[in-house]
Amino acid sequence: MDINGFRAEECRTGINEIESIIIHDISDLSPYGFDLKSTFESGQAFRWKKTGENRYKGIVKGKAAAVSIVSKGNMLIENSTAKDFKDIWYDYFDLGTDYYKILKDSEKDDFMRSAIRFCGGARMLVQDFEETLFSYIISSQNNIPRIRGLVEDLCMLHGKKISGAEDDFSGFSFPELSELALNFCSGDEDDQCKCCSSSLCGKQFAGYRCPYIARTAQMLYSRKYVPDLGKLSVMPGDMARKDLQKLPGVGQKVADCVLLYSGIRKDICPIDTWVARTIRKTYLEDNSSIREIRIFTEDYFGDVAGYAQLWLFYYARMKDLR
DNA sequence: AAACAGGGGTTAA
DNA sequence: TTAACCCCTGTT
Repeated sequence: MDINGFRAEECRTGINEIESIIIHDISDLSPYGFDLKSTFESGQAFRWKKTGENRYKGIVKGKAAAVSIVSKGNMLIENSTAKDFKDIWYDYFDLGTDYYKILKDSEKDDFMRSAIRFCGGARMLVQDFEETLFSYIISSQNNIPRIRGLVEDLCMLHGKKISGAEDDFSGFSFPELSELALNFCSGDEDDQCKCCSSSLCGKQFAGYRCPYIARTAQMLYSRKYVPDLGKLSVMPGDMARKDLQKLPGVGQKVADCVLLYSGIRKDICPIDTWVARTIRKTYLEDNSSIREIRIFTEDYFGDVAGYAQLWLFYYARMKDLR
């Protein structure tokens, strides 16, 4: 069958004959193929777990699935139907985007050519706005393993249990906004936790970020702040960033990550310590300010600044370029 | 073993 | 521009 231009084939996998789908020739999307490791371990998403050679399990939009690259560059998505591919995975994996041009536009110098040679197969995931927002509020002053743990804890505490066709595909969805707005224990108040008795709750959970999570959820849920994703995607980058920064716990860097990783725009380059260090060393001066770095990256990489950041960051981090 | 540093950051002064 | 913030982890 054909789905959005992809040759697809439904099948059954595992001893439990789970409904799955194979997408053919997924590697032809880009000269660097579709690399799962750099896609899922580059720090853009926090809920994918490696379960084998070239196989990752994750939960997206309440759907638990396993993704792997099988023979000849085909992609297998276990526990997903053709409809799931069309409704969820096609957009999530940015499959409508032509990476040939983006990669070419990003190969501006020797450094970027090296980065792309290393991880040009990483795709920019298009993630849920709220999940991205809360995940990156949690991310501040934390390393990736810890962010992953905290996001998972948040899902276990406040998400819905997914009882998949099989235990292999069960877990917890990312929490609803209402749940976070009404029942999330911020650790702010003196009284005991109202939502659960877990030791993961309140102060034991994400520390000073807890009140940020609670207050941001409440601002969104009460519609005191209503993000207009369409407008954010077309207004000048500085304005979009400033707008999201109205939410507690959302500063410049978190705002940029949300804009980029939830697919609102691709011309934004979040500047974390790794990107800052790398840009200073490669293109600017040791004492260049964050502001100077941001102006440089957005000017130098232009419309593809977000993709350039994805590849540059993962390359710098894996090669430990300091 | 107990102290210490620092983490992909935000906020308030 | 600078320090405090909550908690965890890895290091002396």
